[in-house]
Amino acid sequence: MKNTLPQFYSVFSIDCVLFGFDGGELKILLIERNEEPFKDWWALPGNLVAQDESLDESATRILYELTGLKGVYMEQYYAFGDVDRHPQGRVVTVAYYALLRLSGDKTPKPVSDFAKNAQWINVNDVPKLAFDHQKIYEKGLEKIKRRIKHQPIAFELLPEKFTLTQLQQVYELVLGKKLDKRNFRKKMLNFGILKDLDEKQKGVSFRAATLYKFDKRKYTKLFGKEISF
Amino acid sequence: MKNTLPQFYSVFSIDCVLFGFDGGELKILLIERNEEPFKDWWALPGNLVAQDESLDESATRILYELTGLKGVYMEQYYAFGDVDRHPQGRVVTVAYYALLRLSGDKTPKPVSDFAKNAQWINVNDVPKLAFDHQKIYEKGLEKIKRRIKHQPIAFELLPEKFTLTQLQQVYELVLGKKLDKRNFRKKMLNFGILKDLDEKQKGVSFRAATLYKFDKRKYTKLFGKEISF
DNA sequence: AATATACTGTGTATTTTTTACACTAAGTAA
DNA sequence: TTACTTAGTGTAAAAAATACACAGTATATT
Repeated sequence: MKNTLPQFYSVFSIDCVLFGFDGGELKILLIERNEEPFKDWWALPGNLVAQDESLDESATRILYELTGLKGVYMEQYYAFGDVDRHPQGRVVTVAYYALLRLSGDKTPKPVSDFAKNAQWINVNDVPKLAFDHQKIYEKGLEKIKRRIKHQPIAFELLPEKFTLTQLQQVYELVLGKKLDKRNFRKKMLNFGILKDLDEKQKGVSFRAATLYKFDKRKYTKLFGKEISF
Repeated sequence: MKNTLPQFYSVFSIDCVLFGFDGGELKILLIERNEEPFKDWWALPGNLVAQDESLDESATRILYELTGLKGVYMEQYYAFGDVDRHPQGRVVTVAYYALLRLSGDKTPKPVSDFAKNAQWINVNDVPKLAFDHQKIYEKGLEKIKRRIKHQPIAFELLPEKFTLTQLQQVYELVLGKKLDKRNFRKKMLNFGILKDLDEKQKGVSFRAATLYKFDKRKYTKLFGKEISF
């Protein structure tokens, strides 16, 4: 019964838009390709899906190979399948976005063969990208813009302990607009999903802010699902 | 340069969740398979993607072959790629939902080879499905539940001219809950995206209701994008 | 012609949510 | 001690969401 399906030359790949927040900036991880096609171009990190791994597994592996990180929040968001999107054959790619805290040193040293360079680049400075990666990136950004309003994904971009100002920064950067400080705090605290840690920031010039933690338990309890941040 | 990618046995397919509304019920189109694997099981309509067509083109074609309809509203929503989801090999499937008015006679006579039967089945009576189609269907339903709140997809399920009661029915069926008549009408009319046609329903027992039309022009003008229906 | 039937269409008061807006408090650095 | 920088806080007005019930009207029936 195995292998009775028609066959033609086709493969699938995964491409990742890796968002990272590091105290002030929203960035994505780009690699500089070292191989044809699109040698020397910037591109989204990605790779082919292996025969024995699911899409999710593949995405997790690719991210690990690139950053050395596990347990990163990832979400599939769209499949791109234009016939000529890859010059070497038919490649349907499934796009994932990942959200990641760039606390301090954790800036990943990428280790991929076909990349000669990898950098965290501000979302406002993204250069021209290889293949249809421009489109893939834009759709990814769009997705998290929507999703951040209804699901608690902002916390994935922050360290475990964070200040309200940092949380607000994440929202402002993702949504691309300024928010009112008092209204933002009122709303966030009213949800009751932030745990006040009775603890202050350390090692900071000027007045230290209170640290909070996302209370996942309360979140899943209180709301089955639907919120509007 | 062509064909220098690694190759293993893999194909992609499209599966569609075709939603239809016919004056009172929300249904999906299911086919009864006439071939192994899963012979005699109910399944979502779907097929393999051809070598020279994009995912969107393929979805459009498959829908056309099945229903004879063109210009149907379709939207890709997720790729399913578990290793063993298909017993005959590695098949990654890209899922689309489609929304469709089932006005009167237009009930499609499906013409697929491997289907011995096709039926519109109420979303509440969906039987056990072949492959991982249960999961695909559920995710599709979830998607339109979310999307109907922010985008004007309800109108795709209705005839061009519809009554407010019909519109409300669509919302109630998709969301799976009753809505308040007065509040619903107030809200919908306030958006200003419904054109009062100064025309009444015909061929209906009892009092005829006013007919409305979705004003696409006003919709795209007034809101760049974000609404909450 | 009268009546029963079944659906259409409408308003208001209350509560909740959202918005707009500016200064004092606290801690650090010099 | 002072200058600097960020943290932290409240209120009033506007807008949106909710809860709620009955009279109007076209049709079908007798």
